[in-house]
Amino acid sequence: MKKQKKKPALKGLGDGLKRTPQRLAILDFLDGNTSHPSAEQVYKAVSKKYQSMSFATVYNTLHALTKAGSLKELGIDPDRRRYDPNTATHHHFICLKCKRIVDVMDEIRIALPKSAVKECSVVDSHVEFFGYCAACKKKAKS
Amino acid sequence: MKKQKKKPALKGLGDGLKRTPQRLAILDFLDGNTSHPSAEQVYKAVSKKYQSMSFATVYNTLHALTKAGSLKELGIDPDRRRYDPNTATHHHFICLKCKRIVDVMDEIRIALPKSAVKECSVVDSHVEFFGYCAACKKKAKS
DNA sequence: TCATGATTTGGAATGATTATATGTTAAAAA
DNA sequence: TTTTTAACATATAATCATTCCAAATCATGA
Repeated sequence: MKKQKKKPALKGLGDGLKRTPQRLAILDFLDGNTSHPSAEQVYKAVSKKYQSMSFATVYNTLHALTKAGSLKELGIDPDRRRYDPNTATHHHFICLKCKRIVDVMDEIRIALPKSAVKECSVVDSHVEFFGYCAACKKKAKS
Repeated sequence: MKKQKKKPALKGLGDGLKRTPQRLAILDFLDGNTSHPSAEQVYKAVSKKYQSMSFATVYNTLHALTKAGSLKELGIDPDRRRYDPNTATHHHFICLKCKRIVDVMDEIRIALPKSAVKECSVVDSHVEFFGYCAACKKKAKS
């Protein structure tokens, strides 16, 4: 029998998406991945197994999975989109120096403000913490 | 006498930045502006007064002001950077349809989680609310 | 007023992402 | 299994935001 990795399950390809080897490879790389990779990082990692992998396929798949609700696009890093297979509401810490993104799974009770948002329907919320990670704090002894 | 607009003051150009007409025009457009404009929107608006205005100058100035602490770059919209002259900690509502960004000035008490962030120093935090604004909700009667 | 370094400018360069055209293939039907 | 075909993968071109660059201009202090 196959050894099962302990990963927080990824929903997989939803709807009527075909299970192509490329998609399965991307899915496998993403499943349980907490590094919030960019499209390029996905491409690099998956290319090792599928040397024919195209950048376009990465984007296509990333979009398909996002639309299917199996993936979340993060806008945290203004330089490039990052992807998170953890679609449950959670939050992030971003190191201002190394740009590392760390999950903050703690449940944060946000008192929905009534102000400007009163006419709007809030679907989701996301807290970003900015600061310096342990590694970068250490190096900053200047 | 000149009519004074009630704008939350913008810090202005800090440090040793030269006060050029371009910068002053950008500063004037930004001062009290709550629309979270992109570089292009700044360019378009300010170009009307200074037809010689260059896109590079907009970016230069935006960066200079950001470094000087008179401006905040928002990463909310993955498609383009938005700028906010309100540098006080506050939060935002983003309409998933029209991409409008609305200030949420309510003070939100965030219980700093101890978890993953325990080794890190948190400098700032920012709450993003996602949903549909009043206008887009109305149109969505399909 | 002058000198000088900062700034502006237009255009080229870069990098991420999207679009397109063409060959392939997974999956359903026969 | 073979056929059929819409969905998919791929390479490449195109686009868009942003950055870079070199030359011309300007703000400010001496």
